[in-house]
Amino acid sequence: MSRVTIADVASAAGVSKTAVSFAFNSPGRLGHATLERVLGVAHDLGYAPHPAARALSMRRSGTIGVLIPQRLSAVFANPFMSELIQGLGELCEEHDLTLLLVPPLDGSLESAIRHASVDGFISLGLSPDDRALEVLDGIGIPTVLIDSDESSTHPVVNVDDRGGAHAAASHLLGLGHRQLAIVVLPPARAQMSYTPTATRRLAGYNAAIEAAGMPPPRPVTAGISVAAGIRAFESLPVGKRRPTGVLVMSDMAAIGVMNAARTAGMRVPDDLSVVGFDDLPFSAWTNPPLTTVRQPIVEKGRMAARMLIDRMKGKGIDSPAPLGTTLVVRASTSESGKLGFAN
Amino acid sequence: MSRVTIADVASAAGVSKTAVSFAFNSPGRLGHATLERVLGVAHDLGYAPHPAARALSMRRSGTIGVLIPQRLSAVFANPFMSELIQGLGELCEEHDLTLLLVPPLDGSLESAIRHASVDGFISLGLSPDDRALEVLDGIGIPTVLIDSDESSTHPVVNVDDRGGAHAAASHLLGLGHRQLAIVVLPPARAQMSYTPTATRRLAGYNAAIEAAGMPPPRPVTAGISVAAGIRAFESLPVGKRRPTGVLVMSDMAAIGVMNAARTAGMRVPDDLSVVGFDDLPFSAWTNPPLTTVRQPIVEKGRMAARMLIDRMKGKGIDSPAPLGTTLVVRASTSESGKLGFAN
DNA sequence: ACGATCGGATAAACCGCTTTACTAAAGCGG
DNA sequence: CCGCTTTAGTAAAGCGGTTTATCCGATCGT
Repeated sequence: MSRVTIADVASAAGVSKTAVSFAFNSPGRLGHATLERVLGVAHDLGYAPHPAARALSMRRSGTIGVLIPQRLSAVFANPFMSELIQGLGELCEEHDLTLLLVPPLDGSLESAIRHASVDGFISLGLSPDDRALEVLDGIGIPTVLIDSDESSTHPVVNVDDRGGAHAAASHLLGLGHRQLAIVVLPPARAQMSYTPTATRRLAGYNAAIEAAGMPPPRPVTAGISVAAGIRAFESLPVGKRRPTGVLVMSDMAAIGVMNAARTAGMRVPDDLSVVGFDDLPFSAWTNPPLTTVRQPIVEKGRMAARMLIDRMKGKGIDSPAPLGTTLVVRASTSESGKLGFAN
Repeated sequence: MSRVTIADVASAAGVSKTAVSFAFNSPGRLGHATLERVLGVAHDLGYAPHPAARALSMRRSGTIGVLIPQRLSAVFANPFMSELIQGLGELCEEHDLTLLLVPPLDGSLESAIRHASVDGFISLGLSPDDRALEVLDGIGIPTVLIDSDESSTHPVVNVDDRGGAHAAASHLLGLGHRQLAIVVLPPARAQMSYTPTATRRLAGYNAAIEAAGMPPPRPVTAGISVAAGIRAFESLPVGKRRPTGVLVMSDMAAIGVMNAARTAGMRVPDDLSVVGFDDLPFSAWTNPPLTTVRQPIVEKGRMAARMLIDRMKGKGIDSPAPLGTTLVVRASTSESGKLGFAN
């Protein structure tokens, strides 16, 4: 009934446990005949080395963990996560690693970290001075940060959020928009300030707006979902201060904004221009197709995995330069309407 | 430098390893004073039990594996996967479990299974007689099948694929379409036949078509991506046999079909009606909004996780009834055009 | 005052595998 | 035919926890 162990194979084949282990891990150290026999017996018995035992004695589990700051159901509602995993996945498959998703356990990310049997961690959106990272360092697990701030203790993989946001705002300003709104990402965990990513994007938006001689608007916060975008639209200023253009920090929310606007009787882009951030795969297929800032998410995942794997091999901690972002102009933005509030 | 172990804590606190272990796992068995002291020392030293060691001796890892038949990058390109993980995630968080993604290792799913340290598996789209499942049973890991065929050895979670497909086809037929095309899902792994899911959906389409007194069309195969949908459109019959309606087994491919059609100068739905399958979250926001068969993917994940957790607790293997599917009519389908190719 | 009971703590076995010596036999040059 | 290196295989010591069985001294009932 119980699982077949290395000892079972050993005695069935009339050899020592060592021989069986060698048969799998260093076949060269066994005579041809014995090798065949051991392998045969092992196969017949359906033997598979116990992964935990293996991990314990080899001090490596063949798994890397993805540290997820929120609930799985929230994070995977955002296609961003899918893209990222595609990137991580490529490298994992290349190096025969599996991917463990580690959300807060029982509310605590720290405790989740402690329970995870992994060779390294990829952390998403955590500030470099987050408590969770201290725990990680305490245990001594190599870690790479994605969407964080510069750190001297961990490699960080980022994109040029600020530049992208700046381009987005400049785009709207160039189209003559003077009344802008900003929809900002919520803090990753309750009672925290903006995520590093949100902070940088906000800075980019504001820099462009101020350079155009206008006061930066007070941002509205919205989660990363269509529904959140709808709510965000509803809390936008109305009347005199109604914006003609909205800068949204995620494509998901941008779709919500577009939809809510239409429901409210506005046309996109004629009455309201919307620009998102991410360029998710389906943003090209929305109605209208979304103007947005493209960030190379898959590449971000690849890069982070590559850095982590290097780090697990003992390499240093030099962060790569931020990956480029580019504005993708589609059909959700147009010149500020002459009929708009402006006149 | 090296990780701090239970022995370190024990000697630092002047107690036995047993006491330290008890402090964490059965606090009641320790005197109040010692408990406090041990916990204090453990915290100061930054001690965390080694997960692999723990898994080995407790015979449980606190992880469930998701068996992924293809490459991660391929599977996560489909939002279906995100939805499913949301469902699985809910239950995992409820039970303090983490989720391990297990794609084929080095090309072999079997070998990936052997290396994964998990308490149970959720298998996606694998036929009940797949070799991989034999390995699983050999090792004796509880497993739940999603999108498979009825099995007497494993619980299976399915939706009413056939019914949904039937409804989709009936919808088009009811709109007067007489020239239909079918875009079918590719086999999960090379050199295999259709997945159980594809087979059932095909049966549903065909049943409706035959009931209407028409010969079932020869299906075109397309992967689950917009690009694949575009290719599928291009291999549709032209001229006299050009379809006025297309039944697509995935929303992703359906979007590709719609787009390719428009590129080819056809209007959707006026010249071509398209109905998808899945009702992914963004299918409501495409241009035009997609008519599709809704399947409760998140619920599917929840259900599967629930069954697996039950099974890990030793419960039986009764599969639940297939979850319901419903046709969601949006704007990608309309009456068969009088102006279409037909005349 | 004495055996029974009990709370508090521990020694040692065990989980299943890897790996480092170490040994016995076989091959080899001289 | 003898010492010396290979070759083939093994015993045993980890890896870092959990858990069972046991021990010891203090309290309790009578």
